[in-house]
Amino acid sequence: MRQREHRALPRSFYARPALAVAPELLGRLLVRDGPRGRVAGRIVEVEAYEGERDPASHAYRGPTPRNEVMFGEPGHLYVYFTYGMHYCLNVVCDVAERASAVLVRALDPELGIETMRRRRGGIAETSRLARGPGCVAQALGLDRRHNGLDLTKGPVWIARAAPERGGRRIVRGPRIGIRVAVDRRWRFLLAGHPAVSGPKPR
DNA sequence: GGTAAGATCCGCT
DNA sequence: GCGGATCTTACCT
Repeated sequence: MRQREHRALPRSFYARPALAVAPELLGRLLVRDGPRGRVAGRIVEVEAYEGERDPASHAYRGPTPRNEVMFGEPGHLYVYFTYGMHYCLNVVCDVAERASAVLVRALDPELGIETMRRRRGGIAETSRLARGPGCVAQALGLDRRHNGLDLTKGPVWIARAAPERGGRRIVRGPRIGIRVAVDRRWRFLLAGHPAVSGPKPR
């Protein structure tokens, strides 16, 4: 990896509404340096959650021990456990009171692919290694221990280098797996990308 | 102290 | 398309 890709996005990038940050994350490299070396993937699918004014957000009913990271400084990682089995990764955005965040739903694996494959139980297809939010956390080897981590300092960060989207368009659709605010089309993805999970809006 | 639902995934039908 | 796995969280009494 070239030197400029090592640099993390600055906090100012995150200090805006999640709805503005979300599409700009597409095509950027999410990197983790861990015990099994460096792994990284291009972000190809995200969802915006607009905090206390968004009924689908964990922050909707105010601060709790679980969601307190969302009410903190932007540019931190919010990791939560769900369905008794899975972890999901979010990037905290906007000013602290707003408690908004972007859920990372899918990556196109780029570095450390064999490490991701091991963590994912040996799945052959690379495009399935980090397809879906639970799979993203598993492929990167992240869990509750990484909750609250500062993305401007590492060992997990998003590279500052310009997004690479392979000429694919950004499209949007309704968020997945929620039962309220389904009319808000706050899911963003790279059109036709094989690593995108769920339904594929055009 | 009890309970219901959950920003999911995978395998089976 | 459906259901099981598995357990935390939040909200209720």
